[in-house]
Amino acid sequence: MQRNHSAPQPSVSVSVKPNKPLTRKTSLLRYDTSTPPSESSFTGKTPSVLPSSSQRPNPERRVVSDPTGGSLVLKNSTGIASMLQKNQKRKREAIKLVPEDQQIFRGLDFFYLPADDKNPKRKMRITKAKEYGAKWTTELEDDVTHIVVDNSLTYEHIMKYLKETLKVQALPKRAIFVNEDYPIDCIAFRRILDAKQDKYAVKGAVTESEEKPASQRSPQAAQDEEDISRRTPPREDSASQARDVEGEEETQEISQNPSPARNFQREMGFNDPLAEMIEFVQTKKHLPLDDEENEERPSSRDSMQDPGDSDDSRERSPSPVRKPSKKKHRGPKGSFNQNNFSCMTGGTGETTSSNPNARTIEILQEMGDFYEQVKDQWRTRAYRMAIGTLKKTTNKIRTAEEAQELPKIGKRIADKIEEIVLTDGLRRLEFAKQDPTDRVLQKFLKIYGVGPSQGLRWAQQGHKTLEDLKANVNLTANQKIGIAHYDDFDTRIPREEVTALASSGDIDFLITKPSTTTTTPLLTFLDDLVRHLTSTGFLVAALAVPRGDSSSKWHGAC
DNA sequence: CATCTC
DNA sequence: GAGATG
Repeated sequence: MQRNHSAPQPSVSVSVKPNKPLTRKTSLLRYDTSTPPSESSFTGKTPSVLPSSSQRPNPERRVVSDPTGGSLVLKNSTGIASMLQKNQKRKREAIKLVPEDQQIFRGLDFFYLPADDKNPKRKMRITKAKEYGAKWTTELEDDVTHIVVDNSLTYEHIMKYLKETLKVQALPKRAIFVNEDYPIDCIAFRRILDAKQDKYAVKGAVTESEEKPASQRSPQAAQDEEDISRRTPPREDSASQARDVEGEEETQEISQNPSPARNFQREMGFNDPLAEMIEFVQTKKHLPLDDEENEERPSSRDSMQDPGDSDDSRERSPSPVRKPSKKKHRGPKGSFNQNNFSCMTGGTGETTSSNPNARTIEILQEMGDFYEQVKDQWRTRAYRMAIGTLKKTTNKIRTAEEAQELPKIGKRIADKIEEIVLTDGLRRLEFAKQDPTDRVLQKFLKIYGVGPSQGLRWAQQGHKTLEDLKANVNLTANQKIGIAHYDDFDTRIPREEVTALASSGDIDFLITKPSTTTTTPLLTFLDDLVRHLTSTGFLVAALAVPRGDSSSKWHGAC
């Protein structure tokens, strides 16, 4: 019972990586409405597109919007409120829905801000979203899943408007703020993306550290925040950036991911620590639980700079200069870190698991492996080289443009990199995995005695099943046995002894005997043993008996 | 941009 | 697939 090609080497496959008992917090997003909203007024500037309640404290007073109204009406602040109050009586136009399997937004409820479709551009976006199955809601009801905010609006304006004009006291439970790019990107990739990515954050959301000092937070919340933020590159923000430049210490004052909902909650005057903590964790739950504590936390401007953010007044540090290494705060887990072992990293010595592009590399690697399997040496090489430069890159590559600047990375792979960052996957790879030829190849490769070369040849010849092979192909003796015992070999043998490592595809015996200087007696013993086991019916197939009838190695199956 | 080498 | 080439 030997299956060389599938037998893992325990010494290399063993993972000493201790699973960090990081428990994923609940994903429930709660807004505590038990605390009355604070009466504190806003001092921020009022956007032209949103009504200022200080100027118009009474929405009801406003005239009904003219259905044919143009931009003037909108700018005069009748747009949102009136649409909300009038519940949009206009007839819904027939939407040409995309094929059902492409309706990625089905079940989702989009609330747009401003909440009308008078802006042609927004109307187009709304229409598109509806084509992909979204429901467009003009009231901030509980079904709303996404609040899609025009990029021209800033967070401050939105909050002010929601609170003072609409008297909103709590957001829909499931709702999350996204900017107008989010639905577009989702459609582009035909899948729901992570709405909490920074590039979809509503502009102007303030950072956590600016909201209130850590000392005012509940200890638990602060603790959790600190813990999580260690592996959470903070989003860049003008204020926090300025502080970053002068103040070296960043451990306690990490600018946090903007959390519109959180800010909303705060600005509404809710300060319940538990809800706060839950909400905060909610903003982080999309982050991988992979233990990356050895990762040198990139400086904010390093990794989180958003090129798409065309914010006018704030300028960003152009050069991602890494701060000189400083002492890192270690969690309660202590200083042990498996990444400190050189054996945990590849042989090139050029990279570590702390590489911010690790996930990207991982997927590109799969692509490379795929092309290697289908014997596309040039693409294989191209991916290898691209991975090579990516491994040398210390800052996280997020966009295609960014990636294509790098050597050995052209447009094609650059686009793939962006897709990986955005979707945490690659459609091309998924397709490749489903590719009939590849699936057949995978099947054939599991046959004992069949390697990549033969397997690919058969697959390309159009053979699909093992039956095809038995009927149409000249099989070696081993291959016949391999097919005959296909399921046996394919079934892994779980053994408690090795459970911690993996499962084993085979079991190896090393037979020896004290006081032997020659292999001769052992060989005869092995021969006898095999002969006996075979006659007993325990061993059913001999697969490799290299040297005559008495060999030091014997491969077979039981 | 098609083609070719790597 | 990247990169050079005409």
